[in-house]
Amino acid sequence: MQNIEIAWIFTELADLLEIKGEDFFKVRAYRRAAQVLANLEQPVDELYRRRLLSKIPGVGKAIEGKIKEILETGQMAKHQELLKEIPPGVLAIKQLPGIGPNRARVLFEELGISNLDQLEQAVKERRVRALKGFSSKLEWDILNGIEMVRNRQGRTRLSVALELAEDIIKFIKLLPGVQEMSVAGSTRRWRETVGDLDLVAAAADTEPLLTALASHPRVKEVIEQQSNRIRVYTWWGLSVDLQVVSPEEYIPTLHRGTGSKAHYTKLQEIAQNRGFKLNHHGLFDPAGESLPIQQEEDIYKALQMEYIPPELREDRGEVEAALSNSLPSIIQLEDIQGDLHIHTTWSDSVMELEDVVKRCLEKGYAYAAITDHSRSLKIANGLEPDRLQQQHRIIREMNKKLKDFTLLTGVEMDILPNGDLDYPDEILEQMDVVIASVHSGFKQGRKEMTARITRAMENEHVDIIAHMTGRILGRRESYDLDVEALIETAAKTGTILEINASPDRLDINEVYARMARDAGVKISINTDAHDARRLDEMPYGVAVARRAWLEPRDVVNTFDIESLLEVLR
DNA sequence: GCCGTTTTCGGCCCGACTGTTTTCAGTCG
Repeated sequence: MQNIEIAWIFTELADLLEIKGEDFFKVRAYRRAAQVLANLEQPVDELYRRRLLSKIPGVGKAIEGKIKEILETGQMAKHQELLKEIPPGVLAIKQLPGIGPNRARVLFEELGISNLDQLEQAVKERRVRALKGFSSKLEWDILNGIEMVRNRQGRTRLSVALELAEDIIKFIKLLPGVQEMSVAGSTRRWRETVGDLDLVAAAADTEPLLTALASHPRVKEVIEQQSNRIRVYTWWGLSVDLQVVSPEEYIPTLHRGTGSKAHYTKLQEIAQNRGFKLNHHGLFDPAGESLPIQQEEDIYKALQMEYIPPELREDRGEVEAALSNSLPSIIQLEDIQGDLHIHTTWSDSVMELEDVVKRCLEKGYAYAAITDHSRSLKIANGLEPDRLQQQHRIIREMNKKLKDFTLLTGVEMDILPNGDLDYPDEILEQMDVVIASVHSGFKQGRKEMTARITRAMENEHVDIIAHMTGRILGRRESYDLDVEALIETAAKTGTILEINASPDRLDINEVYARMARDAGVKISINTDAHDARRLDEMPYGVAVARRAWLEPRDVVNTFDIESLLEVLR
Protein backbone atom coordinates (compact mmCIF):
# COMPACT_ATOMS: atom_id res chain seq x y z
CA MET A 1 0.00 0.00 0.00
CA GLN A 2 1.48 3.34 -1.04
CA ASN A 3 1.48 6.42 1.17
CA ILE A 4 -0.76 8.27 -1.22
CA GLU A 5 -3.35 5.48 -1.14
CA ILE A 6 -3.45 5.50 2.64
CA ALA A 7 -3.77 9.27 2.51
CA TRP A 8 -6.71 8.96 0.08
CA ILE A 9 -8.58 6.76 2.56
CA PHE A 10 -8.13 9.32 5.34
CA THR A 11 -9.18 12.18 3.05
CA GLU A 12 -12.31 10.29 2.05
CA LEU A 13 -12.98 9.45 5.70
CA ALA A 14 -12.75 13.15 6.51
CA ASP A 15 -15.14 14.03 3.67
CA LEU A 16 -17.63 11.37 4.74
CA LEU A 17 -17.55 12.47 8.37
CA GLU A 18 -17.93 16.08 7.33
CA ILE A 19 -21.08 15.23 5.37
CA LYS A 20 -22.37 13.46 8.45
CA GLY A 21 -21.80 16.68 10.39
CA GLU A 22 -18.97 15.38 12.55
CA ASP A 23 -16.95 17.80 14.70
CA PHE A 24 -14.88 20.22 12.61
CA PHE A 25 -11.66 19.65 14.50
CA LYS A 26 -11.90 15.89 14.26
CA VAL A 27 -12.40 16.16 10.51
CA ARG A 28 -9.48 18.52 10.27
CA ALA A 29 -7.29 16.13 12.25
CA TYR A 30 -7.96 13.35 9.69
CA ARG A 31 -7.38 15.71 6.83
CA ARG A 32 -4.12 16.95 8.31
CA ALA A 33 -2.94 13.39 8.89
CA ALA A 34 -3.76 12.58 5.25
CA GLN A 35 -1.72 15.55 4.13
CA VAL A 36 1.24 14.53 6.25
CA LEU A 37 1.09 10.90 5.07
CA ALA A 38 0.90 11.92 1.41
CA ASN A 39 4.04 14.02 1.73
CA LEU A 40 6.05 11.68 3.93
CA GLU A 41 9.58 10.94 2.79
CA GLN A 42 9.55 7.26 3.76
CA PRO A 43 6.97 4.56 3.01
CA VAL A 44 4.38 4.31 5.78
CA ASP A 45 4.73 0.54 6.03
CA GLU A 46 8.43 0.94 6.68
CA LEU A 47 7.65 3.30 9.56
CA TYR A 48 5.09 0.76 10.74
CA ARG A 49 7.65 -2.05 10.75
CA ARG A 50 10.06 0.14 12.69
CA ARG A 51 7.28 1.12 15.13
CA LEU A 52 7.65 4.79 14.28
CA LEU A 53 4.07 5.57 13.27
CA SER A 54 3.39 7.56 16.44
CA LYS A 55 6.34 9.79 15.61
CA ILE A 56 4.55 11.15 12.54
CA PRO A 57 3.22 14.63 13.28
CA GLY A 58 -0.58 14.66 13.40
CA VAL A 59 -0.73 10.93 14.09
CA GLY A 60 -1.95 10.06 17.58
CA LYS A 61 -3.26 6.85 19.08
CA ALA A 62 -6.49 6.67 17.07
CA ILE A 63 -5.00 7.40 13.67
CA GLU A 64 -2.04 5.14 14.36
CA GLY A 65 -4.51 2.32 14.98
CA LYS A 66 -6.31 3.05 11.74
CA ILE A 67 -3.07 3.09 9.75
CA LYS A 68 -2.16 -0.30 11.19
CA GLU A 69 -5.59 -1.60 10.29
CA ILE A 70 -5.17 -0.42 6.69
CA LEU A 71 -1.72 -1.96 6.38
CA GLU A 72 -2.81 -5.27 7.89
CA THR A 73 -6.22 -5.71 6.25
CA GLY A 74 -6.00 -3.47 3.19
CA GLN A 75 -8.89 -1.31 4.32
CA MET A 76 -10.40 0.64 7.22
CA ALA A 77 -13.63 -0.66 8.71
CA LYS A 78 -14.94 2.76 9.67
CA HIS A 79 -14.31 4.06 6.17
CA GLN A 80 -16.08 1.07 4.60
CA GLU A 81 -18.99 1.44 6.99
CA LEU A 82 -19.47 5.09 6.10
CA LEU A 83 -19.27 4.31 2.40
CA LYS A 84 -22.25 1.99 2.83
CA GLU A 85 -24.16 4.82 4.42
CA ILE A 86 -23.12 7.57 2.01
CA PRO A 87 -22.67 6.57 -1.64
CA PRO A 88 -19.41 7.65 -3.32
CA GLY A 89 -21.42 9.81 -5.74
CA VAL A 90 -22.27 12.13 -2.85
CA LEU A 91 -18.55 12.78 -2.44
CA ALA A 92 -18.34 13.77 -6.10
CA ILE A 93 -21.22 16.18 -5.54
CA LYS A 94 -19.41 17.69 -2.57
CA GLN A 95 -16.47 18.47 -4.86
CA LEU A 96 -18.58 20.79 -7.02
CA PRO A 97 -17.87 24.50 -6.54
CA GLY A 98 -20.46 26.00 -4.23
CA ILE A 99 -21.37 22.64 -2.75
CA GLY A 100 -19.88 21.81 0.60
CA PRO A 101 -20.64 19.06 3.09
CA ASN A 102 -23.92 20.55 4.25
CA ARG A 103 -25.46 21.08 0.85
CA ALA A 104 -24.29 17.66 -0.29
CA ARG A 105 -26.02 16.15 2.73
CA VAL A 106 -29.25 18.08 2.11
CA LEU A 107 -29.32 16.94 -1.53
CA PHE A 108 -28.83 13.35 -0.47
CA GLU A 109 -31.24 13.33 2.44
CA GLU A 110 -34.03 15.50 1.05
CA LEU A 111 -33.99 14.46 -2.59
CA GLY A 112 -32.10 11.18 -2.43
CA ILE A 113 -29.53 12.47 -4.91
CA SER A 114 -26.40 10.34 -4.87
CA ASN A 115 -24.63 11.05 -8.14
CA LEU A 116 -24.00 13.81 -10.65
CA ASP A 117 -26.54 12.52 -13.21
CA GLN A 118 -29.33 12.57 -10.65
CA LEU A 119 -28.27 16.04 -9.57
CA GLU A 120 -28.32 17.33 -13.12
CA GLN A 121 -31.78 15.87 -13.60
CA ALA A 122 -33.06 17.46 -10.39
CA VAL A 123 -31.65 20.85 -11.36
CA LYS A 124 -33.34 20.65 -14.75
CA GLU A 125 -36.60 19.85 -13.04
CA ARG A 126 -36.04 22.87 -10.79
CA ARG A 127 -36.31 20.77 -7.70
CA VAL A 128 -33.03 21.95 -6.18
CA ARG A 129 -33.82 25.66 -5.85
CA ALA A 130 -36.66 24.86 -3.50
CA LEU A 131 -34.32 23.39 -0.90
CA LYS A 132 -33.25 25.46 2.05
CA GLY A 133 -29.82 26.96 1.39
CA PHE A 134 -30.14 26.70 -2.39
CA SER A 135 -31.12 29.18 -5.08
CA SER A 136 -31.58 29.39 -8.82
CA LYS A 137 -28.16 31.03 -9.04
CA LEU A 138 -26.67 28.03 -7.28
CA GLU A 139 -28.48 25.70 -9.68
CA TRP A 140 -26.67 27.44 -12.50
CA ASP A 141 -23.33 27.06 -10.72
CA ILE A 142 -24.09 23.38 -10.23
CA LEU A 143 -24.67 22.83 -13.95
CA ASN A 144 -21.41 24.60 -14.75
CA GLY A 145 -19.62 22.51 -12.16
CA ILE A 146 -20.99 19.27 -13.58
CA GLU A 147 -19.92 20.42 -17.03
CA MET A 148 -16.38 21.06 -15.72
CA VAL A 149 -16.22 17.61 -14.13
CA ARG A 150 -17.46 15.93 -17.33
CA ASN A 151 -14.90 17.81 -19.43
CA ARG A 152 -12.04 16.54 -17.34
CA GLN A 153 -13.49 13.07 -16.95
CA GLY A 154 -10.89 10.46 -17.54
CA ARG A 155 -8.02 12.93 -17.25
CA THR A 156 -5.52 12.35 -14.49
CA ARG A 157 -2.87 14.73 -13.24
CA LEU A 158 0.59 13.99 -14.59
CA SER A 159 2.12 13.51 -11.14
CA VAL A 160 -0.33 10.71 -10.32
CA ALA A 161 0.29 9.01 -13.67
CA LEU A 162 4.06 9.21 -13.19
CA GLU A 163 3.84 7.79 -9.70
CA LEU A 164 1.73 4.87 -10.91
CA ALA A 165 4.07 4.31 -13.85
CA GLU A 166 7.09 4.20 -11.58
CA ASP A 167 5.37 1.74 -9.29
CA ILE A 168 4.35 -0.63 -12.10
CA ILE A 169 7.67 -0.44 -13.92
CA LYS A 170 9.54 -1.29 -10.74
CA PHE A 171 7.23 -4.26 -10.25
CA ILE A 172 7.52 -5.62 -13.80
CA LYS A 173 11.27 -5.12 -13.95
CA LEU A 174 11.67 -7.60 -11.12
CA LEU A 175 10.76 -10.33 -13.60
CA PRO A 176 13.62 -12.14 -15.30
CA GLY A 177 13.91 -11.49 -19.00
CA VAL A 178 12.71 -7.89 -18.96
CA GLN A 179 15.33 -5.98 -20.90
CA GLU A 180 13.81 -2.54 -21.18
CA MET A 181 10.72 -0.80 -19.93
CA SER A 182 9.51 2.76 -20.17
CA VAL A 183 6.49 4.95 -19.97
CA ALA A 184 5.29 6.28 -23.33
CA GLY A 185 2.37 8.42 -24.51
CA SER A 186 1.43 11.81 -23.13
CA THR A 187 2.97 10.94 -19.76
CA ARG A 188 6.38 10.71 -21.41
CA ARG A 189 5.69 13.99 -23.18
CA TRP A 190 4.92 15.49 -19.74
CA ARG A 191 1.46 16.76 -20.64
CA GLU A 192 -0.22 18.36 -17.64
CA THR A 193 -2.95 15.70 -17.54
CA VAL A 194 -3.10 12.30 -19.17
CA GLY A 195 -5.95 10.14 -20.42
CA ASP A 196 -4.34 6.78 -19.77
CA LEU A 197 -0.95 5.34 -19.04
CA ASP A 198 1.02 3.73 -21.89
CA LEU A 199 3.89 1.42 -21.06
CA VAL A 200 6.28 -0.34 -23.41
CA ALA A 201 8.58 -3.20 -22.48
CA ALA A 202 11.13 -5.33 -24.27
CA ALA A 203 11.30 -9.02 -23.47
CA ALA A 204 11.76 -12.27 -25.34
CA ASP A 205 8.82 -13.87 -23.59
CA THR A 206 5.73 -11.64 -23.38
CA GLU A 207 3.38 -13.78 -21.33
CA PRO A 208 4.96 -13.37 -17.85
CA LEU A 209 4.83 -9.57 -18.17
CA LEU A 210 1.17 -9.50 -19.11
CA THR A 211 0.30 -11.87 -16.29
CA ALA A 212 2.32 -9.81 -13.84
CA LEU A 213 0.49 -6.60 -14.70
CA ALA A 214 -2.88 -8.34 -14.46
CA SER A 215 -2.01 -9.41 -10.93
CA HIS A 216 -0.52 -6.09 -9.83
CA PRO A 217 -2.12 -4.87 -6.58
CA ARG A 218 -3.20 -1.57 -8.16
CA VAL A 219 -5.14 -3.36 -10.88
CA LYS A 220 -8.91 -3.61 -10.53
CA GLU A 221 -9.78 -5.48 -13.73
CA VAL A 222 -8.40 -6.57 -17.06
CA ILE A 223 -10.19 -4.74 -19.87
CA GLU A 224 -8.66 -6.59 -22.78
CA GLN A 225 -5.75 -8.83 -23.57
CA GLN A 226 -4.02 -9.83 -26.79
CA SER A 227 -0.90 -11.82 -27.48
CA ASN A 228 1.54 -9.01 -26.77
CA ARG A 229 -0.48 -6.35 -25.01
CA ILE A 230 -2.83 -5.92 -22.11
CA ARG A 231 -5.12 -3.15 -21.02
CA VAL A 232 -6.11 -2.94 -17.36
CA TYR A 233 -8.13 -0.58 -15.20
CA THR A 234 -6.51 0.42 -11.91
CA TRP A 235 -7.90 1.38 -8.52
CA TRP A 236 -6.41 4.79 -9.15
CA GLY A 237 -9.04 5.42 -11.84
CA LEU A 238 -6.50 5.31 -14.63
CA SER A 239 -6.27 2.61 -17.27
CA VAL A 240 -2.88 1.21 -18.18
CA ASP A 241 -1.84 -0.18 -21.52
CA LEU A 242 1.24 -2.39 -21.61
CA GLN A 243 2.78 -3.49 -24.87
CA VAL A 244 5.57 -6.06 -24.90
CA VAL A 245 7.81 -6.32 -27.94
CA SER A 246 11.12 -7.85 -28.97
CA PRO A 247 14.27 -5.91 -28.07
CA GLU A 248 14.72 -5.02 -31.77
CA GLU A 249 11.33 -3.37 -31.96
CA TYR A 250 11.52 -1.68 -28.58
CA ILE A 251 12.76 1.76 -29.65
CA PRO A 252 10.50 2.04 -32.73
CA THR A 253 7.53 0.98 -30.59
CA LEU A 254 8.42 3.36 -27.77
CA HIS A 255 8.88 6.14 -30.29
CA ARG A 256 5.53 5.57 -31.90
CA GLY A 257 3.84 5.07 -28.54
CA THR A 258 5.21 8.36 -27.28
CA GLY A 259 3.49 10.29 -30.06
CA SER A 260 1.94 12.66 -30.34
CA LYS A 261 -0.01 11.20 -33.19
CA ALA A 262 0.31 14.41 -35.20
CA HIS A 263 4.06 14.51 -34.64
CA TYR A 264 4.53 10.87 -35.58
CA THR A 265 2.38 11.15 -38.68
CA LYS A 266 4.48 14.05 -39.86
CA LEU A 267 7.65 12.01 -39.39
CA GLN A 268 6.13 9.18 -41.38
CA GLU A 269 5.40 11.60 -44.21
CA ILE A 270 8.95 12.87 -44.17
CA ALA A 271 10.23 9.30 -44.24
CA GLN A 272 7.94 8.48 -47.12
CA ASN A 273 9.07 11.53 -49.11
CA ARG A 274 12.62 10.21 -48.86
CA GLY A 275 11.61 6.75 -49.95
CA PHE A 276 11.85 5.42 -46.36
CA LYS A 277 9.22 3.75 -44.30
CA LEU A 278 8.71 4.41 -40.58
CA ASN A 279 6.52 2.27 -38.35
CA HIS A 280 6.63 0.44 -35.04
CA HIS A 281 8.78 -2.29 -36.57
CA GLY A 282 11.52 0.16 -37.40
CA LEU A 283 12.82 2.46 -40.08
CA PHE A 284 13.35 0.98 -43.55
CA ASP A 285 15.38 2.35 -46.44
CA PRO A 286 14.18 2.41 -50.09
CA ALA A 287 15.54 -1.13 -50.54
CA GLY A 288 13.38 -2.28 -47.64
CA GLU A 289 16.41 -2.81 -45.43
CA SER A 290 15.93 -2.15 -41.75
CA LEU A 291 18.21 0.61 -40.45
CA PRO A 292 19.94 0.01 -37.12
CA ILE A 293 18.01 1.81 -34.38
CA GLN A 294 19.69 1.79 -30.96
CA GLN A 295 17.99 4.86 -29.60
CA GLU A 296 15.39 7.39 -30.71
CA GLU A 297 18.14 9.78 -31.78
CA ASP A 298 18.96 7.36 -34.62
CA ILE A 299 15.50 7.77 -36.13
CA TYR A 300 15.75 11.56 -36.31
CA LYS A 301 19.33 11.35 -37.55
CA ALA A 302 18.34 9.01 -40.35
CA LEU A 303 15.62 11.45 -41.35
CA GLN A 304 18.29 14.18 -41.45
CA MET A 305 16.87 16.28 -38.68
CA GLU A 306 17.77 17.33 -35.16
CA TYR A 307 16.69 15.11 -32.31
CA ILE A 308 13.35 16.24 -30.87
CA PRO A 309 12.84 15.60 -27.13
CA PRO A 310 9.46 14.04 -26.15
CA GLU A 311 8.15 17.26 -24.57
CA LEU A 312 8.29 19.01 -27.93
CA ARG A 313 6.55 16.31 -29.98
CA GLU A 314 3.21 18.07 -30.38
CA ASP A 315 3.38 19.19 -34.02
CA ARG A 316 3.72 22.81 -33.01
CA GLY A 317 6.46 23.58 -35.48
CA GLU A 318 9.11 21.35 -33.91
CA VAL A 319 9.45 19.11 -36.97
CA GLU A 320 10.05 22.06 -39.29
CA ALA A 321 12.50 23.56 -36.81
CA ALA A 322 14.39 20.28 -36.49
CA LEU A 323 14.62 19.98 -40.28
CA SER A 324 16.15 23.43 -40.56
CA ASN A 325 18.45 22.91 -37.57
CA SER A 326 16.77 25.65 -35.58
CA LEU A 327 15.32 23.86 -32.55
CA PRO A 328 15.90 25.86 -29.37
CA SER A 329 18.27 24.49 -26.72
CA ILE A 330 15.45 24.00 -24.27
CA ILE A 331 15.96 24.30 -20.55
CA GLN A 332 16.87 21.28 -18.41
CA LEU A 333 16.36 20.61 -14.74
CA GLU A 334 20.13 20.93 -14.23
CA ASP A 335 19.98 24.55 -15.38
CA ILE A 336 17.91 25.53 -12.34
CA GLN A 337 20.03 27.42 -9.80
CA GLY A 338 17.40 28.10 -7.16
CA ASP A 339 13.78 28.36 -6.14
CA LEU A 340 12.19 31.78 -5.70
CA HIS A 341 8.86 30.93 -4.09
CA ILE A 342 9.02 29.01 -0.80
CA HIS A 343 6.93 29.14 2.39
CA THR A 344 8.00 28.46 5.96
CA THR A 345 6.45 28.03 9.41
CA TRP A 346 6.38 31.82 9.62
CA SER A 347 3.14 31.58 7.62
CA ASP A 348 1.46 28.32 6.61
CA SER A 349 4.23 25.84 5.79
CA VAL A 350 5.76 23.10 7.91
CA MET A 351 9.34 23.98 6.93
CA GLU A 352 11.68 25.95 9.15
CA LEU A 353 14.13 28.31 7.48
CA GLU A 354 16.88 25.79 8.23
CA ASP A 355 14.91 23.00 6.52
CA VAL A 356 14.69 25.08 3.36
CA VAL A 357 18.41 25.76 3.34
CA LYS A 358 19.27 22.13 3.97
CA ARG A 359 17.06 20.79 1.18
CA CYS A 360 18.14 23.45 -1.30
CA LEU A 361 21.80 22.74 -0.59
CA GLU A 362 21.16 19.04 -1.19
CA LYS A 363 19.68 19.95 -4.54
CA GLY A 364 22.80 21.90 -5.43
CA TYR A 365 21.00 25.22 -5.59
CA ALA A 366 22.93 28.46 -5.29
CA TYR A 367 20.05 30.43 -3.83
CA ALA A 368 16.46 30.33 -2.57
CA ALA A 369 13.94 33.01 -1.72
CA ILE A 370 11.74 32.86 1.37
CA THR A 371 8.37 34.21 0.35
CA ASP A 372 5.75 33.78 3.06
CA HIS A 373 2.23 35.12 2.85
CA SER A 374 1.36 38.74 3.56
CA ARG A 375 -0.85 40.06 6.33
CA SER A 376 -4.25 39.92 4.63
CA LEU A 377 -4.14 36.19 4.13
CA LYS A 378 -5.25 35.51 7.68
CA ILE A 379 -5.97 31.83 7.18
CA ALA A 380 -2.34 31.30 6.20
CA ASN A 381 -1.04 33.26 9.17
CA GLY A 382 0.08 36.09 6.88
CA LEU A 383 2.87 38.27 8.24
CA GLU A 384 2.32 41.76 9.69
CA PRO A 385 5.14 44.14 8.71
CA ASP A 386 7.00 43.79 12.01
CA ARG A 387 7.09 39.98 11.83
CA LEU A 388 8.12 40.13 8.19
CA GLN A 389 11.02 42.42 9.01
CA GLN A 390 11.98 40.28 11.95
CA GLN A 391 12.13 37.26 9.64
CA HIS A 392 14.25 39.21 7.18
CA ARG A 393 16.70 40.16 9.93
CA ILE A 394 17.08 36.48 10.79
CA ILE A 395 17.57 35.58 7.12
CA ARG A 396 20.31 38.19 6.78
CA GLU A 397 22.03 36.78 9.86
CA MET A 398 21.79 33.23 8.48
CA ASN A 399 23.26 34.44 5.23
CA LYS A 400 26.45 35.56 6.90
CA LYS A 401 27.14 31.96 7.87
CA LEU A 402 26.24 30.39 4.53
CA LYS A 403 28.91 29.59 1.99
CA ASP A 404 28.18 29.52 -1.73
CA PHE A 405 24.50 29.85 -1.02
CA THR A 406 22.28 32.90 -0.71
CA LEU A 407 19.00 32.96 1.14
CA LEU A 408 16.97 35.80 -0.30
CA THR A 409 14.44 37.85 1.62
CA GLY A 410 11.01 38.11 0.08
CA VAL A 411 7.28 37.82 0.38
CA GLU A 412 4.29 36.47 -1.50
CA MET A 413 2.11 39.52 -1.21
CA ASP A 414 -1.63 39.54 -1.78
CA ILE A 415 -3.06 41.73 -4.48
CA LEU A 416 -6.18 42.88 -2.66
CA PRO A 417 -9.57 42.80 -4.43
CA ASN A 418 -9.47 46.55 -5.13
CA GLY A 419 -6.00 46.25 -6.66
CA ASP A 420 -4.16 47.66 -3.65
CA LEU A 421 -1.04 45.85 -2.50
CA ASP A 422 -0.80 44.41 0.98
CA TYR A 423 2.30 46.41 2.03
CA PRO A 424 3.44 49.97 1.35
CA ASP A 425 6.43 50.69 -0.89
CA GLU A 426 8.68 51.51 2.09
CA ILE A 427 8.49 47.89 3.15
CA LEU A 428 8.65 46.37 -0.32
CA GLU A 429 11.82 48.22 -1.27
CA GLN A 430 13.75 46.57 1.56
CA MET A 431 13.56 43.01 0.27
CA ASP A 432 15.13 41.00 -2.52
CA VAL A 433 12.09 39.30 -4.08
CA VAL A 434 8.55 40.62 -4.12
CA ILE A 435 6.02 38.15 -5.48
CA ALA A 436 2.47 39.40 -5.95
CA SER A 437 -0.53 37.13 -6.33
CA VAL A 438 -4.29 36.85 -5.99
CA HIS A 439 -5.83 34.84 -3.15
CA SER A 440 -9.29 36.37 -2.86
CA GLY A 441 -12.18 37.70 -4.90
CA PHE A 442 -11.77 35.02 -7.56
CA LYS A 443 -15.12 35.74 -9.13
CA GLN A 444 -14.31 39.24 -10.26
CA GLY A 445 -15.07 40.15 -13.84
CA ARG A 446 -12.47 40.08 -16.62
CA LYS A 447 -11.94 43.82 -16.70
CA GLU A 448 -11.65 44.20 -12.96
CA MET A 449 -9.32 41.23 -12.47
CA THR A 450 -7.07 42.24 -15.36
CA ALA A 451 -6.84 45.80 -14.02
CA ARG A 452 -6.13 44.45 -10.57
CA ILE A 453 -3.10 42.42 -11.67
CA THR A 454 -1.99 45.20 -14.03
CA ARG A 455 -1.76 47.57 -11.08
CA ALA A 456 0.47 45.11 -9.24
CA MET A 457 2.75 44.82 -12.27
CA GLU A 458 3.01 48.59 -12.48
CA ASN A 459 4.42 48.82 -8.97
CA GLU A 460 8.17 49.10 -9.39
CA HIS A 461 8.87 46.85 -6.41
CA VAL A 462 6.84 43.89 -7.64
CA ASP A 463 9.22 41.42 -9.28
CA ILE A 464 7.11 38.34 -10.01
CA ILE A 465 3.43 37.54 -10.51
CA ALA A 466 2.75 34.07 -9.09
CA HIS A 467 0.21 31.53 -10.41
CA MET A 468 -1.35 34.27 -12.48
CA THR A 469 -4.46 32.53 -13.82
CA GLY A 470 -5.29 30.86 -10.50
CA ARG A 471 -6.42 27.56 -11.97
CA ILE A 472 -6.22 24.36 -9.97
CA LEU A 473 -6.23 21.34 -12.24
CA GLY A 474 -9.47 19.44 -12.06
CA ARG A 475 -10.83 21.65 -9.30
CA ARG A 476 -10.94 25.28 -10.23
CA GLU A 477 -11.03 27.10 -13.54
CA SER A 478 -8.73 30.07 -13.98
CA TYR A 479 -10.01 33.53 -13.12
CA ASP A 480 -11.63 35.47 -15.89
CA LEU A 481 -8.75 37.60 -17.14
CA ASP A 482 -7.10 38.94 -20.28
CA VAL A 483 -3.83 37.03 -20.23
CA GLU A 484 -2.63 38.47 -23.53
CA ALA A 485 -3.00 42.02 -22.21
CA LEU A 486 -1.24 41.07 -18.98
CA ILE A 487 1.67 39.55 -20.87
CA GLU A 488 1.94 42.78 -22.82
CA THR A 489 1.98 44.76 -19.59
CA ALA A 490 4.57 42.44 -18.06
CA ALA A 491 6.79 43.03 -21.08
CA LYS A 492 6.45 46.77 -20.60
CA THR A 493 7.02 46.81 -16.84
CA GLY A 494 9.71 44.11 -16.82
CA THR A 495 7.61 41.94 -14.52
CA ILE A 496 8.58 38.27 -14.33
CA LEU A 497 5.83 35.68 -14.70
CA GLU A 498 5.90 32.51 -12.66
CA ILE A 499 5.49 28.98 -13.89
CA ASN A 500 4.17 27.47 -10.70
CA ALA A 501 5.64 23.96 -10.64
CA SER A 502 3.05 22.41 -8.37
CA PRO A 503 1.44 19.61 -10.43
CA ASP A 504 -1.94 20.86 -9.20
CA ARG A 505 -1.37 24.26 -10.75
CA LEU A 506 1.21 24.40 -13.56
CA ASP A 507 0.31 28.04 -13.85
CA ILE A 508 0.99 29.81 -16.16
CA ASN A 509 0.59 26.94 -18.61
CA GLU A 510 2.81 26.08 -21.58
CA VAL A 511 0.75 28.09 -24.07
CA TYR A 512 0.96 31.29 -22.07
CA ALA A 513 4.59 30.66 -21.17
CA ARG A 514 5.48 30.47 -24.85
CA MET A 515 3.43 33.59 -25.51
CA ALA A 516 5.27 35.36 -22.70
CA ARG A 517 8.65 34.36 -24.06
CA ASP A 518 7.68 35.60 -27.52
CA ALA A 519 6.73 38.92 -25.95
CA GLY A 520 10.10 39.14 -24.24
CA VAL A 521 8.80 38.43 -20.73
CA LYS A 522 11.10 36.61 -18.34
CA ILE A 523 9.89 33.53 -16.49
CA SER A 524 10.64 32.14 -13.05
CA ILE A 525 9.95 28.46 -12.34
CA ASN A 526 9.00 28.11 -8.67
CA THR A 527 7.69 25.28 -6.52
CA ASP A 528 5.66 27.39 -4.05
CA ALA A 529 6.57 24.58 -1.61
CA HIS A 530 4.92 24.30 1.79
CA ASP A 531 6.89 21.21 2.80
CA ALA A 532 10.30 19.78 1.97
CA ARG A 533 9.08 17.11 -0.39
CA ARG A 534 7.31 19.59 -2.57
CA LEU A 535 10.58 21.41 -3.15
CA ASP A 536 11.19 18.38 -5.37
CA GLU A 537 8.38 19.33 -7.74
CA MET A 538 10.63 21.55 -9.83
CA PRO A 539 10.71 19.01 -12.73
CA TYR A 540 7.00 19.60 -13.39
CA GLY A 541 7.59 23.31 -13.82
CA VAL A 542 10.64 22.69 -15.96
CA ALA A 543 8.51 20.39 -18.13
CA VAL A 544 6.03 23.21 -18.74
CA ALA A 545 8.95 25.46 -19.71
CA ARG A 546 10.36 22.80 -22.04
CA ARG A 547 6.99 22.32 -23.70
CA ALA A 548 6.90 26.11 -24.11
CA TRP A 549 10.28 25.95 -25.91
CA LEU A 550 11.95 28.04 -23.22
CA GLU A 551 15.73 28.26 -23.09
CA PRO A 552 17.77 28.90 -19.93
CA ARG A 553 18.13 32.57 -20.81
CA ASP A 554 14.32 32.96 -20.65
CA VAL A 555 14.19 31.71 -17.07
CA VAL A 556 15.63 33.93 -14.34
CA ASN A 557 16.28 31.16 -11.84
CA THR A 558 18.83 29.63 -14.18
CA PHE A 559 20.95 32.76 -13.68
CA ASP A 560 23.80 33.00 -11.21
CA ILE A 561 23.08 35.04 -8.11
CA GLU A 562 24.65 38.26 -9.40
CA SER A 563 22.69 38.24 -12.65
CA LEU A 564 19.52 37.32 -10.80
CA LEU A 565 19.88 40.21 -8.36
CA GLU A 566 20.52 42.48 -11.31
CA VAL A 567 17.24 41.43 -12.95
CA LEU A 568 15.36 41.78 -9.66
CA ARG A 569 16.74 45.27 -9.13
C1' DG B 1 -9.04 13.76 16.13
C1' DC B 2 -4.19 15.85 18.07
C1' DC B 3 -1.42 18.29 21.22
C1' DG B 4 0.99 20.11 25.51
C1' DT B 5 8.06 23.77 29.61
C1' DT B 6 0.06 25.99 30.36
C1' DT B 7 0.66 17.67 31.03
C1' DT B 8 -4.97 14.97 30.58
C1' DC B 9 -8.48 19.20 29.52
C1' DG B 10 -9.28 22.95 26.57
C1' DG B 11 -7.73 24.77 22.71
C1' DC B 12 -7.30 23.97 17.86
C1' DC B 13 -5.71 29.58 11.49
C1' DC B 14 -10.00 33.73 10.25
C1' DG B 15 -12.59 36.70 7.55
C1' DA B 16 -14.96 37.74 3.13
C1' DC B 17 -18.46 36.73 0.15
C1' DT B 18 -23.02 35.07 -1.22
C1' DG B 19 -28.02 35.04 -1.39
C1' DT B 20 -35.59 35.08 -6.15
C1' DT B 21 -30.77 38.45 0.71
C1' DT B 22 -33.01 40.63 5.53
C1' DT B 23 -29.75 38.43 9.37
C1' DC B 24 -27.34 34.00 9.04
C1' DA B 25 -25.58 29.69 7.38
C1' DG B 26 -22.79 27.81 4.02
C1' DT B 27 -18.69 27.97 1.28
C1' DC B 28 -14.12 29.19 0.26
C1' DG B 29 -9.19 29.97 0.58
